[in-house]
Amino acid sequence: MSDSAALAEAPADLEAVARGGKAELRLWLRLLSTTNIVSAQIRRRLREKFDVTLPAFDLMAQLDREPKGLRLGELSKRMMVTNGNLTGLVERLVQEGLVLRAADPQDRRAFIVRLSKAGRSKFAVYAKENERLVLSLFDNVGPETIEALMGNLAELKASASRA
Amino acid sequence: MSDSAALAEAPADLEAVARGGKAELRLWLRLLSTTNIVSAQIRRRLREKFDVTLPAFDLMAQLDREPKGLRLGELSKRMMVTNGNLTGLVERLVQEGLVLRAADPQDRRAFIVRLSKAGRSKFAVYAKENERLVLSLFDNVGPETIEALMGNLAELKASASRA
DNA sequence: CTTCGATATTTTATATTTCAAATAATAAGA
DNA sequence: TCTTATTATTTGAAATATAAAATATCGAAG
Repeated sequence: MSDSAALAEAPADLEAVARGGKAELRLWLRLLSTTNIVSAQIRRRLREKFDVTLPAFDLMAQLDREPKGLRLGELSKRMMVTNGNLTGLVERLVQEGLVLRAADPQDRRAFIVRLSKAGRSKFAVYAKENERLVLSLFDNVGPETIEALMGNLAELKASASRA
Repeated sequence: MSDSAALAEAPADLEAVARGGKAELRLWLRLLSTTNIVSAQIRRRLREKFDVTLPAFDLMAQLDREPKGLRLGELSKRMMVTNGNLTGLVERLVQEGLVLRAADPQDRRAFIVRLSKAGRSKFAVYAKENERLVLSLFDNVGPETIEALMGNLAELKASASRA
């Protein structure tokens, strides 16, 4: 049996850890397991269909919204990954011709990365599939629930960001 | 500047990607960014205070609830990581004396891992700090919001698990 | 009892990740 | 100008991750 098959069947029992714990702990574990389930499926699908990894997709999504490109530091902030992380990822995408990397004329320390033409058109395909998948994963969730989650997660996010 | 400092200051702008997109997409990005913010802080705190990584903490949390131990396959399902992933992690924890690994008498293919005495008492300390941190991160969130999130996330999780 | 498919884990290859330290360039002040 | 602190990125080491292939054992069908 392949590992991916095992993962697909995972019962997502993660949150069971704190069955008797405080409400906040249980909420955190539910949040985590929910996110894990969704992201695992998205990752798997993008890889199967397009042989694209999730970090690569995420990077391209950021650049897609910034036609003029982003500095690496700004990119790492938006992706919420550490800076050193991007070096290799960008390198690989440059090799594949999906991303362009150029020195910042304003600041010789900095580099600006942006999507190439090929990168932009490939991303459009990836994004379409990603949207399809998210819609199908959230299919059984009503609009009121989505609305409520948007608001409540905003509150939670704000609280966690303050701390 | 260290990378961790940069990460701590990240504006969590991840979800801005789909500003004009469908509600489901925006929800997914908000869910992801919220989870990222919380887990980054927990990881950082556990590392700073106890020099423990998040996967190690997670593994110990699973074993803490199962005094008789778990087979590796069951453990990988609960942690939602691939099977091969655990080999090295368990090995390291065994080296540190926090986890015991023994052959399953019922099935010579299988191994059972459980917390050692030292592992159990260390985990108790970690868990306490983890709880403190989660409570502080969720401090500005009211009980009604938490209650609503529990229910709505359950719905979302169920939907994503079905697919 | 033997074969054969299923299961449990490890191994291998590659990618990603954090953290810390190094490198390089900017900026600001004495 | 000459530090000195800050900022932008890279590098390097160790850990974690997936996926696929390999190994070993189990269990059931003949």
